[in-house]
Amino acid sequence: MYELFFKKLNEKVSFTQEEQDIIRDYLTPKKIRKRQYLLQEGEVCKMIAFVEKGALRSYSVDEKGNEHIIQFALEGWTISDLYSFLTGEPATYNIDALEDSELVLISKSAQEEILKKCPKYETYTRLQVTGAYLAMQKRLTSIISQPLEERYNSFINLYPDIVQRVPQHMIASYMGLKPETLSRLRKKIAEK
Amino acid sequence: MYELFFKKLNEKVSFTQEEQDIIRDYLTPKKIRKRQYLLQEGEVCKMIAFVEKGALRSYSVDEKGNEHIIQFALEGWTISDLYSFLTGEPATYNIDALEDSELVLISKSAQEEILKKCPKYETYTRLQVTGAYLAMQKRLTSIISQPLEERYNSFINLYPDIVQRVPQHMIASYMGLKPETLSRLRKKIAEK
DNA sequence: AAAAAACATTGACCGAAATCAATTAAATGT
DNA sequence: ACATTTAATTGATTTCGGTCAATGTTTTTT
Repeated sequence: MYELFFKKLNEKVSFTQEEQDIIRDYLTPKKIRKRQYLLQEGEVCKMIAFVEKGALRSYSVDEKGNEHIIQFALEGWTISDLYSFLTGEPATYNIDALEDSELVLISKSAQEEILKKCPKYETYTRLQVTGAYLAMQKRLTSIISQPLEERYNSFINLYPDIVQRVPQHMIASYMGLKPETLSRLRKKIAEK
Repeated sequence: MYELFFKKLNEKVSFTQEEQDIIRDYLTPKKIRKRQYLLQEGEVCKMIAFVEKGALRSYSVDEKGNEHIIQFALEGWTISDLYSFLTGEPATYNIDALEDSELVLISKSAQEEILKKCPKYETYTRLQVTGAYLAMQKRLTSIISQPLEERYNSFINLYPDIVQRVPQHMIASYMGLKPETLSRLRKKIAEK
């Protein structure tokens, strides 16, 4: 169990078998069905979720009821409302499953215990956020500096698996576009 | 020397005087004049810069020669091309000074030495990126979900000091707008 | 203090994305 | 297999931000 979790963990920082067994004790498995919420806006985010299998998204909903996708998470990715998790404030994002999924959950107390017994784990969490930060910076740079068509091409190159598995209107939302606009963009690209 | 640096450091994780003295040994002060580059696209980013005094920005330049501001850094903030710093790849961003500034520089080897002699420093760096990640996520969410006027209002509330000290066309660039558009937006808001 | 450079504003016009609406296609549940 | 919901496409129109150009203003340099 937790194969992918430990694989990804060891890719960043290598842990001994003993350390891994300690960590394993604090992990909680969870299966979640398509369309089911893992977190709803207003709740406090108690868990960080690692995706062993399946696909989830986080998104915010504005006053007009429009959804804005913040992040997708496929196998090997981690998803949460980190601000809520760290501060205990109510979450501003929703998280739900796009497919039936299998998760590995880590609560805050679990994380604290792991850190106590296995300080090396902090390096992992540091590298984890650093990676997330760099990925997001790239996305932001792309939004403010690239023309739409290039942005979409970069996206499909970077995340071909997401394009395969996620409905198009959600990709539009992730890119800050209306579904109609993405549909027309795709048509334009296809005609070339 | 380095007052603000140590103040900010201790706000995140508290260090003993001895630890601070160890860290201090690895820091390099640098003064930089307005308009001077700290980093140019194509160079490898060798240093992380903490701003003791002054103001800097990082930005990319697209094929058409348009500048896109990625980040501002006033007193107490840190600025670098983190991807280049970590990987040794050529930088994709430029960094220059918006005012005469005083910096505290940390090279990669300095950081590694600090971490060896003072493992607690890792917690500081972890909290540092975490904060940067959360700030950027907020910015991204705002870009994809808020109407322009709200976005500008949030910006001036969050960073009133930047509005005071930075030319308007750079704020426009940071928001992904043309200077003319921001000028008109401000007029519209003022007329209310 | 004068000259030059950088910055901000304003106007007229254009183009890209949003909106509104209708239709077709695909996925899901029973 | 059929009915229902969800998703994608297409068209007509509007809105918002970009472009181009001119003018005024402030800041910097000499």
